[in-house]
Amino acid sequence: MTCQPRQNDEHKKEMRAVQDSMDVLNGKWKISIISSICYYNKRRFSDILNDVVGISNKMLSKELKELEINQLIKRTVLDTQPITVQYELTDHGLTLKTIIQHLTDWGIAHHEKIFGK
Amino acid sequence: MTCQPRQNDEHKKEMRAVQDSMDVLNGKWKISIISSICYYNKRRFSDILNDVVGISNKMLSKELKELEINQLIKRTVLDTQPITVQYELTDHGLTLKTIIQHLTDWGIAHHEKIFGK
DNA sequence: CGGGATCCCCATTGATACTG
DNA sequence: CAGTATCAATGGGGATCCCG
Repeated sequence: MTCQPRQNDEHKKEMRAVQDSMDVLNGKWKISIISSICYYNKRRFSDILNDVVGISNKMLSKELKELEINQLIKRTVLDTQPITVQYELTDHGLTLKTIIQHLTDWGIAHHEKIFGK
Repeated sequence: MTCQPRQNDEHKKEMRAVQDSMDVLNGKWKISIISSICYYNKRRFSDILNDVVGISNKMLSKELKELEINQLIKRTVLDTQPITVQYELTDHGLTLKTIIQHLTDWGIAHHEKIFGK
């Protein structure tokens, strides 16, 4: 183990931080799921299943679980008949809103850039 | 800070846009690769290979090709002995800088949130 | 309704070796 | 140095069924 140049340390830290974010948001569904919940404030399992086109219930279940572990969403079981489950963003999850907004804007710009308008 | 419902079409467009972004940035390596190139301005293949811990040359080659197709990076073959190849961000690629900065900051905040400081 | 369990396919990725 | 080629393994994720 040799000593790395000091200026590189900063960059390595940044790379690790970005990596941490991407690990949390990994998978092609998570951002869409968050976007869905955020848009409607509170959203039920089957509603999200409809919002996120193409996702299977197994995937949704798995992704929601991971998001909950990372404290981005809160899961609430409602005592209805039959039971429904409500998902909403935590305060921490809401801090992703800026990023999602940027990603939305960039996605539009990128699409125009690649495919023309 | 609220996510108020407007019209569903609006939301579907946003979801598609976010999805477009994530498709371009998918894989666990792309953001790190971009971050590396961005940090050093210009970067050679083997340098990136060292920056991005754990990536194989096959993966790096593939990811770089995809980034180039999406016009995020520019590839330049230098007439050295032996040849070296330089990668740099395009203007379009540079527009990702804001997002990467946000992801970096959020990653740090998230890490503190989950694991404490 | 919300989600767990199982089966199974094929795309992604790693390791290794090779080339211009 | 900057990739390509090939083989092999793994696991992501879809389809389906099931259960409280």
